[in-house]
Amino acid sequence: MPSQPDLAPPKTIELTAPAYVVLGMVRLGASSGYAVKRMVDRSIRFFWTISQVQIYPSLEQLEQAGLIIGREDPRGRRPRRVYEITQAGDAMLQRWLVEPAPMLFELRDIGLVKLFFADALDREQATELLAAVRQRSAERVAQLHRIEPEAEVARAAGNLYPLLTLRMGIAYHQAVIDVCDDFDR
Amino acid sequence: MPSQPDLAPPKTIELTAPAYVVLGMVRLGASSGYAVKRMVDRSIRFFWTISQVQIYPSLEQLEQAGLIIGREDPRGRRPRRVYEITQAGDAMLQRWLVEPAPMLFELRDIGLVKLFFADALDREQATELLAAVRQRSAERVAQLHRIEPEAEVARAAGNLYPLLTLRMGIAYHQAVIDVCDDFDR
DNA sequence: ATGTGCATGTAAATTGTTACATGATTCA
DNA sequence: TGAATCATGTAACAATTTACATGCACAT
Repeated sequence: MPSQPDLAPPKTIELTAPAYVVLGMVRLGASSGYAVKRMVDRSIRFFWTISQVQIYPSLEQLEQAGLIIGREDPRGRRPRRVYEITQAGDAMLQRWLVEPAPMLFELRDIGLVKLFFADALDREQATELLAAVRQRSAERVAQLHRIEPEAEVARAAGNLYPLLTLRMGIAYHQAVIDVCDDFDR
Repeated sequence: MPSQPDLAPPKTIELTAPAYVVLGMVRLGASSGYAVKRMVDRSIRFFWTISQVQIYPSLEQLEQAGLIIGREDPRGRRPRRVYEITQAGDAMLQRWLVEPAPMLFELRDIGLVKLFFADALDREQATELLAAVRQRSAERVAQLHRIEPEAEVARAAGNLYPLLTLRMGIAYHQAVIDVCDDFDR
């Protein structure tokens, strides 16, 4: 029997989370792999990271699946490949956003681990540790406030949700600070 | 020249974070590998996880370094090895708790990633996604409240900090809920 | 007698990071 | 002319998870 012609992307491809992240960033205008990395670091860095090494294979995979389309666009003699999302890509992203699968949540925080064990210290040292954890969150809050202007720009361009997730990052670390202060009496 | 007698544990051994977690849990009374796993799942699960596979090699490593001491203590015909922390282990744990090294903080949250991209959806679907993220946090809050009695027991036994970190978990997810509600007007 | 919890272990696979390498462009 | 940024790539390594495997003890 004749094999089906390879015109449409298969509907059954499974993408990993990092690939969806790359897809979403391309949709928001990150054209090159380098730009994707930069945008991740300046937006969702608080709750997702991705290393440069993972990005380029993801872009290839997405292009082969017809979810993004790329073309060479060198800057002078420096090679560069730029991408745009396709209709299929947009549909795929939306499907992922609404699918009812459980959403992974994974926190790894040495600061809280140390605090959990702080009864092993004398009172003075424990208080210092608490202060260190508090300070770390205070720095994070400041850092997140610093990127707020970028989220405002996104809002002005019609993207409301980047600002929302930024607010959540700030709220999280503020909550840590509040609990620290509360514990101190 | 004669080599130094191998009486004291070397001062230079480097432990990984999971090994310190195991050490801390043994200090709090988790005697077997199985008990360590259970205690982790019932206490610091919100900000640190460890798989059973990592625990047994950690215990061996800690024992070889003289930080814990183990003995066979079978239950009937079922073999079991139980551990206690040593003075050296206690000192090592304290040193780790106060060392000024930067404390890793790593959050991976698909829920927030999806929310970040939610402008790709129409308003109705985006609102549903927001509700899903909110609900997830509400469930977490409930779950964390459920283990509060255990933290209270720890407090009664002189360990104040487990309750503090539990409160932080609750505060974090409550912050997410508050920001969701605020965004909804 | 049967299911749940206790207790440990191995092998394979996945996933992600670090380090290194290269070179062009842009701006001060 | 030198530093920062743009842009992509490879190789080796480290960390962690999933799946599988085994068997006793205890309570219903």
